[in-house]
Amino acid sequence: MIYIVEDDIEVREMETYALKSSGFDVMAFECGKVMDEQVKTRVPDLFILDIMLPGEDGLNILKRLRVQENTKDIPVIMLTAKGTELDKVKGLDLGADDYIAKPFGVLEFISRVRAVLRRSERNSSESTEALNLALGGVTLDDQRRSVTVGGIAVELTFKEYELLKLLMSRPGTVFSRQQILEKIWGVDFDMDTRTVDMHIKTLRQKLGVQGSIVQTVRNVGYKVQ
Amino acid sequence: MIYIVEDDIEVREMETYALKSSGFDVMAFECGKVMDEQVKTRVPDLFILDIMLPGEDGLNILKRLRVQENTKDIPVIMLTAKGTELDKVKGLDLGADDYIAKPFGVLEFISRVRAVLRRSERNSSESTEALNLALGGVTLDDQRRSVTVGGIAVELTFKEYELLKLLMSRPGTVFSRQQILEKIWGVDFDMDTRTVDMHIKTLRQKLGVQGSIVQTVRNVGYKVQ
DNA sequence: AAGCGGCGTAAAGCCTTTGTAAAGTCCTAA
DNA sequence: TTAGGACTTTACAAAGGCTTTACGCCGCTT
Repeated sequence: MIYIVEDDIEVREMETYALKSSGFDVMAFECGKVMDEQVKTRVPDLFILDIMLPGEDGLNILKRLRVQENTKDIPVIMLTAKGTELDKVKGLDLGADDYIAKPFGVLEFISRVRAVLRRSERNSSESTEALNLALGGVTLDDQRRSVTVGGIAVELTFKEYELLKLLMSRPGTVFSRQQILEKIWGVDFDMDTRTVDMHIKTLRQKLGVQGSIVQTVRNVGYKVQ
Repeated sequence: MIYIVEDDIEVREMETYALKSSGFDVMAFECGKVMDEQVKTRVPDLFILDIMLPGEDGLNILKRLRVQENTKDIPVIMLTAKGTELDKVKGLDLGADDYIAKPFGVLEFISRVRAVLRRSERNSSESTEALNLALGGVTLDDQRRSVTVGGIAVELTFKEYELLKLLMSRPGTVFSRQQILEKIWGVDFDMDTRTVDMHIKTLRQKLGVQGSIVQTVRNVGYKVQ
């Protein structure tokens, strides 16, 4: 999934069309604010930011992305109409992964996107799972084994973490207590115990205001949504 | 160390001078063949290849570098006087990491080199050399193999050092005892031992007040943060 | 409305995991 | 060979999470 921020509607649609016809999933936004909302829900594989934007410019968006924990390692391509050297330098020094000067050809555009994604993949390849989940204000980074609520880190115990990861891996899907016991506790026999309930309770507690994303489905099990 | 292949002597010296005055080690070559000899002796951190060369062109050199085992993961920047889109596409699709069209400014040149090296470093963090890590009051200089706490040198044994280096190479990431045994002890079987715990203890001790950056993640392993 | 079963929650004991001291083993240098 | 250092194992203590028990609440069924 690629996120684009570009104010000019024609350019935006051209880029979207070009990438989609090359097989990429794309979402385009008019400004950084709108994109922020989407980032909370799902983190993309690549950002493409125009530098010249009304309101917050692309360099500033880049700066923010590099600070946030869940986006700081995601590649960014900067675009600009101003072919000035200074802009390039700024963007690259802030940690952009590539820089394309407008006007550019479609072929070059696609090619650069591919190059950046290939590099990004080449490197993160060793990271076994790279599971990165976000839902509402809750994010789960499986490599760091860290969970944040509204950007603030939350300390979870082993079982709590595994539980949240399981539920968040399929938002909306209900897991029975039996399934949860099998997946996390590794017991396949029928166990009459309140252990799962207990962990759901402490998990909700630690998630604070977002505790309500963990929902009870009476007579069935639990889900997050 | 950066290797440059460029036939125009003026451009070659300009590039060399620019990079050297920014603190990089540079070696410049007139053609790919001469460089090959040097590559056998020492592999650089980055290649900068001109596309238009007498004899073998830059794209072909790139192709060869990408095939060879010892150079295939080393970043490459392509340079060209021909600003045609097709050249860019070819270079990027062959796996170049960046592309700079001549004429370019010195600032942009340096900046792109830095950007490519930073990316390369960010990811291949676990391997190679020139590892220089700092966290809190703890610094680790891998070239000197020295560690300081609050500016004061600390003597670590081999295993202690490797352990700290591994953990610091990815702050926040949790390493299981099994992973640690594999990476540092080279054992890939399941070993029931408290050796890792023991070294964690002595490491914490030697780090003194900063010992608390080495954190236990119960049921999982250890991390630094 | 009452009964029943499912769920939430608090508290306490259990039990696994981790910290640590001390003794033992291995290797290297004198 | 011996002394010293690094590394490993053992054994026990400490810590912390996990599980159970117990009880109250709530919604559904009769």
